[in-house]
Amino acid sequence: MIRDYITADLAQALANAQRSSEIPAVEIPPIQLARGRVQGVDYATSIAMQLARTTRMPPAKIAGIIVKYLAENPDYTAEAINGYVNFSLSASYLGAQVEKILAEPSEWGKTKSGLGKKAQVEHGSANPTGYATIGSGRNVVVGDTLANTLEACGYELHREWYINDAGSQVRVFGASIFARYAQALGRYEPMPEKGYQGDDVIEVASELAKSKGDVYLAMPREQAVRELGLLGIAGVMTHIKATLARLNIRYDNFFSEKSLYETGQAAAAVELLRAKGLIVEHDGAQWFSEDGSPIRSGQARKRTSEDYSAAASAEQRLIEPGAAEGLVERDDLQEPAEKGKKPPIQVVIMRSAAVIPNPEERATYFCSDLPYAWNKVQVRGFNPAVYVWGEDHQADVDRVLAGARALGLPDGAVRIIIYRFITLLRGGQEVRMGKRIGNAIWIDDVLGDIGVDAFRYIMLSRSVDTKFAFDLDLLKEQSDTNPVYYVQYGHARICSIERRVQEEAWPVNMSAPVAVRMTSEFALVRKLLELPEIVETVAGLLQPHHYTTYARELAQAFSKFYDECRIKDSPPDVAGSRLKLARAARLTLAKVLALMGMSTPERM
RNA sequence: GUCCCAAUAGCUCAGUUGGAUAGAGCGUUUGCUUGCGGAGCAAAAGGCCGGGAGUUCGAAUCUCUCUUGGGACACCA
Repeated sequence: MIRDYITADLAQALANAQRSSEIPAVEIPPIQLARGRVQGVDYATSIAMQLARTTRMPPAKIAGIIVKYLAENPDYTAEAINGYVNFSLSASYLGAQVEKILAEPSEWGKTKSGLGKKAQVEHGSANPTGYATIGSGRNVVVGDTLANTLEACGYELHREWYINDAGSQVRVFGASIFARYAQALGRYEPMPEKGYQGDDVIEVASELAKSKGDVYLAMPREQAVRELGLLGIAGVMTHIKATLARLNIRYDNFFSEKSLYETGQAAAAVELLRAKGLIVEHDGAQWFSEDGSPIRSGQARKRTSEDYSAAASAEQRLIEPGAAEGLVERDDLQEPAEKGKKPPIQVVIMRSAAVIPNPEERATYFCSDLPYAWNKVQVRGFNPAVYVWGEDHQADVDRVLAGARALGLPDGAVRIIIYRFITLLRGGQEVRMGKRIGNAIWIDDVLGDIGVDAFRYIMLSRSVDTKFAFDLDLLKEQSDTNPVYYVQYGHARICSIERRVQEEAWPVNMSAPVAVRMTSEFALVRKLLELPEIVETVAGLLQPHHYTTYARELAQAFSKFYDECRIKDSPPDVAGSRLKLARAARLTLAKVLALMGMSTPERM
């Protein structure tokens, strides 16, 4: 990498300057070479400013000395400005890089940071109790893009969806399916309390009624609910997979939560922790306690959201005089943690029989999270195992990380990213979605109005840390004005040029070297060469929105080049150089679109 | 109460290891076409980077604090 060897040259120059006493023999901090922020500058270092204090010399003078001691190099020029040492890559170096892209197009954009390592991205992973909602759209698009990214970094990559098919919600779902199934066959069955009211459940149940007939009405009800529940999950997953396929998302595996219990992995993980003394009993329930300390009182108590908010406002106190006192009491219950010290993580893994009679439903989600993390990292060797979670799981992050530590998994092997939920707007009003109450909006509902590429672009275009509004009334408009088309347009334009070169036999000398001359050519090449750095940035931060910014900037750099540097009617050598540059731009546009999971149209 | 996230141009948002004149899209105003695809290019206007303090040669970025908005904190799923 050019960056590494410029850094090495810098260190050498500094050492030489110190040897000849032009710079005092002070300790040199690690040299950081940043991307240039000024036009025409590829890299810059502020080392001279950092040395100003210890050397008692003005930064500009130090920078000047450094430049003097840098050996001549055909690949770059160095210049001291404002105390910075700026490096500009030479036209010959930039041209050679373009040739390199064209020589091995399939390698372009790949990096080596993950070579020889296995990684997993687990995303999607919603309860299999309904079709894929818009909300999960952000999850799968972000997850899929991160998976593409780690793959580009050289990881052997595995894409997984975790099916929460254990626990009591599955029974409620089964009962809902059963009721709808019976209704479809003309027999009235009431929906269970807190049942799933959505049309999707009706649809899946009717299909089952059609394909299976009335056999489940004849068998004992418990059995029918259980079996129909499993069939219902399968039906929902089939539908979800079809939606994912529309979004160009594929998985290597759908992992069953239930299987963790059937294979004994759940019990094994708990036993491992028990042997370490981290499983503690409290009020008949089993808890994981990070440091084995007894369970703090107050936690086991059922609380409502009002209990947490100290702001029992003045009005509220007037209406409910008891509220204020209640708060005081509850605050007492919560044992104060030592100041400046986080309390140890303590979380229920197995509910008490007194509270949940059914033994199959006593394990909590967290109880599955432990063996699942173990399975990913220790059994299957994924490092990192990336989890993509919605913000409703933010409290689980510390727990799972604590569990991973307790299980002895290597630091950093479990990486969890939390994305903020999107807000849905209809008629300017926020739409609250819920699968249970049956007003969810499915991804399939909007893909007709908004193309897959535009949908993915919207889901990717903002940092996962920010929530954003998805206006259901403006879908068409959001699609039409979507920046993805600008990016794709650049790609299609280049394809068009290449077609015409062929078909109309323009005089183009493709063996002429890439000669970078014009401002827009320099800018375009520099932008192209950023691709591997962007890939590494996305992989490191697990923030895929950087692609959308980069893709637009790249397309813009191409447009300016297109405007300034004509290929048609240029001398054959110039035309050849420019056509090669355009082709490298096409490959780079295609690569970044592919990373984002979008199509690369040759005509629009 | 504790924790997480956000606050940057009229609107929607970028701003990776602290660095040079804080950027883009949309919107507004104005130019560019007998040019390889005008879904384009060029330009203008528009900013106490929520407030305050601190660290630093240097802060939108780091620390503390306050304000505002969203979310999480169950033997729910």
